[in-house]
Order: sequence, then structure tokens, then C-alpha cells
Amino acid sequence: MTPPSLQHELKKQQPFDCPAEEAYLNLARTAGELCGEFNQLFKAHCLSESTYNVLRILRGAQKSEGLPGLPSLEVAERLVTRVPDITRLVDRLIKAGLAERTRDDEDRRVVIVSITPDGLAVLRKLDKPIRQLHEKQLGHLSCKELTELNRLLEKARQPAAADD
Amino acid sequence: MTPPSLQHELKKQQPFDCPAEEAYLNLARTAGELCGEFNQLFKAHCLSESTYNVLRILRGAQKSEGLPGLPSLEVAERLVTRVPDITRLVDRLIKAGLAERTRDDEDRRVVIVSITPDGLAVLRKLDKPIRQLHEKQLGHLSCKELTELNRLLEKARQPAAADD
DNA sequence: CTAAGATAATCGTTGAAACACATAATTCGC
DNA sequence: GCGAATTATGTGTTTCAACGATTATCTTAG
Repeated sequence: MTPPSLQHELKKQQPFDCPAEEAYLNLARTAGELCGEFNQLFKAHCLSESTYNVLRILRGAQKSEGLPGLPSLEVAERLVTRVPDITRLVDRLIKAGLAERTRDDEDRRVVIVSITPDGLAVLRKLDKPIRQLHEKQLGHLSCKELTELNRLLEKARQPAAADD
Repeated sequence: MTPPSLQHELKKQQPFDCPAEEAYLNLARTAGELCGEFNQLFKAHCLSESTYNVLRILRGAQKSEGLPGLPSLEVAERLVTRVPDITRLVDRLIKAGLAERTRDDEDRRVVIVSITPDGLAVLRKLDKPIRQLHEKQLGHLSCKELTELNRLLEKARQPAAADD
């Protein structure tokens, strides 16, 4: 198990200016590689990472909170990565028949987005390969390592989250 | 130092299916937030993360390796995140006057990309704010924590790198 | 010397993201 | 109630990324 350092991977001649820079690049590169594999999987089912996440959020709200759907803005806030254009994201899902929009009667400004049976079916089909890919990507890390990684990542986000 | 867990941030009701999934989402979210701030900074100078990286690579090759430039494909391979369309990336830099193309006389297929004085000037202007942003984002992690984070991220990439 | 194959780079097109602005509905001060 | 301000959402436009197919040059086998 030789450690292929990031510096070597990038053919970088000089060492990194500061450890924070190395960590940042490491983070970007790792996330890019891992996300890339997922995007490939999603694409095979005509989804993207964003649209998949929206479906997951809608299913979660339905299963765990018993809500038929969520306001658009609420969906946007729950996304893993921020996306300013929730409208078109949902548009794509609706065009594919995986989600639907209904106006809220209480507050006619808000649009409730909900998942359709077809959307649930697509998620069901993806559940297993997703789990397998997670396992393949990070399964070789021990439980202790994953816990530590999570701790460090959450700590890393703290100052960035400060100026939200 | 209250730990704002990812589950809470995402308003997720159920715990994560598996630790690998949580780590993946944590990774994606952290990278997204950190990259977002950098993209904002780059954008203020009419660059993107990709174009900035290309400039950094070109400067590095010049400074450390004494090369006037690099073949396009070599630049693409050194990028932090894989980008299949190096041509248009370089197009944008050339249009902005920050890089230039020259044909290699040895092998007339290869195009040597090199950074211009203007490109170097832009990088110089960015060096300090970049360092400051790295410090702001990850400076609150101890040196030991950064080292451990780097170790875990490199380990995480190993199986993904296997099927390149 | 020539044709076939390999390699480097480019181009065409599609689809998605980013950003600013516009629209509709609600709330609040008067 | 009436109109300004606020909130939730939608639209227009530009830019960027992904994928495939194509062109140009080099290499090599015959």
C-alpha cells in the first residue's frame, strides 16, 4: 500500500505552499473522482446528481415526515450542494414524469413539489447500485477512519458556514 | 464548539444508511462550499477554477521545470479535476490574453501552451488572496488534523484510482 | 514509398449551471 | 382597503461542461 501523494499525482515539483492548500486540493480532487463515478451511474438512468438528490429529499419527506411534498425553496435548502436554480431542476423531473407541482392553497405563492410513483420506482431501482458504489468507494476505510473523516470534514465546514 | 452534524444540516430525519454514504455526502458538501468561495474569488478576476488551475500549472512548469510551456494533453493530465475539453479551456485563456499556443516543430501534432506575462501578472495578483482564503477556510484545523485529513482523502481515492 | 493504425488536438452539439431580472402573491403600515 | 415592501417562484441569457465525431500528424509494417 504505497501512498501516492497528491503532489506526485499532480506532478507538482515544489511542495505545497501551505498545508491548507494541499488539503483543499486533495478535497477537491477526491470529491471530483467520487462524484464522477456517481454521475456516471445517475446518467445511465437519465438523472444527474442534483436531480437524484431532489428525488431523495422528496422521498425522505414523504417517508419520514409524512408530507406529500415540500415547497420548492425547502427542497433547495436541503440539497447537499447549493443550487440557485431549483425551478429548472424540478422542471426536468416533471418533464420526465418523476415529480409534480401543486399550488399550496394556504399561501398561493408557494409551490409544493412531490415525487410520483414513477419517481419512487426509479429510486428503488437505484438504491442497491448506490449502496454498492458507496461500499466500493469508501468501504476499505475502517469505521473509525470514516468517523474521523466525518469529524474533520464537519469541522472544516464550520468557518465557511459562519458567513452563510 | 458544537458539532453541527451533517444529518442535522440536511434536516434528514433518518440516520444515514451506511457510514460510507455519510462520508460521501459530507465530502461533496464540504468540497462544494469551499470551492464555491474560491469560484467567487476567481470570478472577480474573470477566471474559473479550471482556468486558474491551468495557469497555475503553466507557471509551475515554467518556474520549476524551466519549460516555456506544456503540451495540451499534459496540462489536462495535471489538472486537479479531470476536464475532457482542454481545447476550449485554453481558448478562453488565449482570448483573455493570459496564455498562448505554439506548434511544436518536432511533432507538429502537439500544441505547446504557455503562460503570457499578463497571465503571470494575474496570478501574482491572486497569490495573496488565495493564500488568505486557504487560511480562512482550513486554518482553524491543526497541522496534525490537516495531515490526517490528507491521509484519509488519499486513502479514499485509492480504489477509485484503480480503475482509471 | 505507401497504406494502416495510433496519437494529439479540435469542433459540433446537447444539456446543465450561474446570474440577473421579472412576475405573482402575501404582508404590513397607514 | 391601498400601496410599498417582502417573499416565492419563474424566465432570459450567457457561459460552461460532457460526449462523440473529425482532422491532422506521426509511426510502422509491408
